[in-house]
Amino acid sequence: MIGAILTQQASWKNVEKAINNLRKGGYLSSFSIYKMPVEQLKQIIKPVGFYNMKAKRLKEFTNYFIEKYNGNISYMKRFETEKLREELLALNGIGKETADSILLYALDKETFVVDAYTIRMLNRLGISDSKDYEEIKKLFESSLKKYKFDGYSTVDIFKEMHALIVELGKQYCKKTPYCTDCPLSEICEKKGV
DNA sequence: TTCCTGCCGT
DNA sequence: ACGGCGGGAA
Repeated sequence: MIGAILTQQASWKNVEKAINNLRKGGYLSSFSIYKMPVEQLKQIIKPVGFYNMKAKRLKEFTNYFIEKYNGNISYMKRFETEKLREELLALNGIGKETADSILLYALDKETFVVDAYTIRMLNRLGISDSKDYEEIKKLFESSLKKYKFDGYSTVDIFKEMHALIVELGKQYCKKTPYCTDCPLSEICEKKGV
């Protein structure tokens, strides 16, 4: 959940640095962040960039998580996905992608995460030129839920699919596309871009 | 210089 | 729709 907020428009490498800084000081828990002065938090998470905003966002999130759910993930998991999603979206600094990331990866909720990579991939593949978050989210959810893989839940499949799209976006379907050896080149309209 | 799993305020 | 936020790595 902390990582989901820190990684907004930032590389995961830098998020790891920030998380290691937290761990070093023994601060890698919602309650520690909840108690910590915001100025100290800013210095600790500096490597992620946008640290003034993100320190505030972490405080806002931990306030919510501690006060409403006692900082207890198991307890928070018991509530309905839609209710939790609306609560998260109401927090300052948590938009759709971050909310869905927390729901899917931290709370194991059946909700698909859409990001810039996903939209770009669909556009390049020629599957959809939409930029509407909810529309693309539903496209993946309805499509993926039709499939059953032995030993894998729909939640597992949502997690894996999103992770694979991220890797594709980082290695091949980059801002300036690198199509050499792209695993999707056979089904992509923009071959050899 | 560019880019990094966005989001908010205007 | 657009500017601002930002240090770190390539």
